[in-house]
Amino acid sequence: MGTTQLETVPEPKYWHLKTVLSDALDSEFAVGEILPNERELAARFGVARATLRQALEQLELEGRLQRRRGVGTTVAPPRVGVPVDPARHTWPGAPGDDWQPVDAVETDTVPAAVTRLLETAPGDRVHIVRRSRVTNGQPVAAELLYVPTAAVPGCVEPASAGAQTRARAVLQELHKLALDGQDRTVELGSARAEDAKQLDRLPGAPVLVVTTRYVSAGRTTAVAVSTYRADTCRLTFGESDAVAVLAG
Amino acid sequence: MGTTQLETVPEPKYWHLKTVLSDALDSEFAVGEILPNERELAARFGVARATLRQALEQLELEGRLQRRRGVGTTVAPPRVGVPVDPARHTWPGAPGDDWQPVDAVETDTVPAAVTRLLETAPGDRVHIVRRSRVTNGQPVAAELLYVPTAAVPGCVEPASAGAQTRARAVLQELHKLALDGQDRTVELGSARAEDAKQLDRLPGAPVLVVTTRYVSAGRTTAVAVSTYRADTCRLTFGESDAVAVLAG
DNA sequence: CAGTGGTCTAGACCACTGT
DNA sequence: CAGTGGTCTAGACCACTGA
Repeated sequence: MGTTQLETVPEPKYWHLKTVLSDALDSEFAVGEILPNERELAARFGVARATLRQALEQLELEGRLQRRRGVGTTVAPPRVGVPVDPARHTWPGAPGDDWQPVDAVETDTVPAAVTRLLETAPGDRVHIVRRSRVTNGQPVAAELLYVPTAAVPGCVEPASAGAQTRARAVLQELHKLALDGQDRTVELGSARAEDAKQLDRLPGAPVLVVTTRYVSAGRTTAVAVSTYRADTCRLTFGESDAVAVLAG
Repeated sequence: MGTTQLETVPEPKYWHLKTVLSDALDSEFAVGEILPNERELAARFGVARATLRQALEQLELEGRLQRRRGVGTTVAPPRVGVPVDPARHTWPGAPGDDWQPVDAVETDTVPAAVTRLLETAPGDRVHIVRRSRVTNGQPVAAELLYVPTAAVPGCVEPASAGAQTRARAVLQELHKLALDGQDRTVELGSARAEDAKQLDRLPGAPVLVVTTRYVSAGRTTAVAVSTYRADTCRLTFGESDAVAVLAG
């Protein structure tokens, strides 16, 4: 019948908008530059602010934009390559890693997913070490490291000691054990309120959740749940460090 | 002065809603079960539909829900663990990997990011092999594998051959080379229209983008850009395969 | 065809930032 | 304080699915 239907699929406005904005970012804006505010952009493109925001959200998700309440929308720098898989397999807190211990608490309530990985009973006491990872002065990740108290019996730092001191004590006890190996999973999540604050983001911000299992003496001895800012980070794995140079 | 200001931070409605729904999913719903439709849920919680949708979007991002237009919202099964780092370092298409070659084309226009990794000149001809990864009958990833024509001079499959045949031919030529190593990056992205169709998602859906660099004879010989559904996949890395069993 | 989720509008108010 | 992005509303219409 030869129906001349060129556009069977009407492209959503926000999708088209995203493309237009993305091209504009490439050609007309420099990193760090401030975009016009949302109300003006929406007016300029002849759409409702909600629609404009849908496009901006996608661009932020892809790491092209950075939005801060009360400030404005800026063009984001290229994502930072963050090495996740050190060539040498070492315990967390070994010299050379760029994590900062923050504090440590001992508790008997841990997420079910962690209990499963640690193969502990639901009521067992566990140390939780909080750590923070900073690259180029920017916080890129927050971490909760779970270590069953039974695995580090030598760790008897009193609660009166400084928070950071207790954290270091747990790590030092860990280092006395032989590390057999480790494995990891990566998945998408949304930042818990606590992590969000540490990462300087709003709650619910998209994050890459890296779960690392440390195996010692044929047993899972520690589990680290690391929460990376998905907008600013590109996780790098593998033997070669040459890959870290591809920023540009 | 003792101002009794318990809630300095008014929790956004959608955030609270998400928590409530999340708990309900744990206790009152089985995997695969259909939730009430959005209009009814919004009415039941006394919020606008847009607000309710904001909560559902987050839950879908976290892999708790699955929404399909024209059908409804269902409770999603736990994420599938997808092994990304085979113990043996092998070329793509080696026996044992669960990727299906789809087709192959030869072109001289590739994304700038890929050109940079391959260290090719902007006009150099490159094979693009499209592959698809299926797990449990579900498409979980789409891939574009870039191989400079110069790297596989023996590959002279005519365009008249079947699409899949040409794809296999490129892979077979690759296998003749010695593989020195590989490295990867993982970052968050949004599905291009083409990938979205292959993954049975809408354009813009969140995806985990895995970029693999294959090194041969001290040179980057191939680059694979694999796009995994972020809602249903948990990427697994590392030596132990025991981690794949943690689904529950 | 009826019912679902997806897109879009035009407003309002709030929380936060910097000056 | 003015200006920004974040939240929320109450509607409307569209695209898709399955009976």
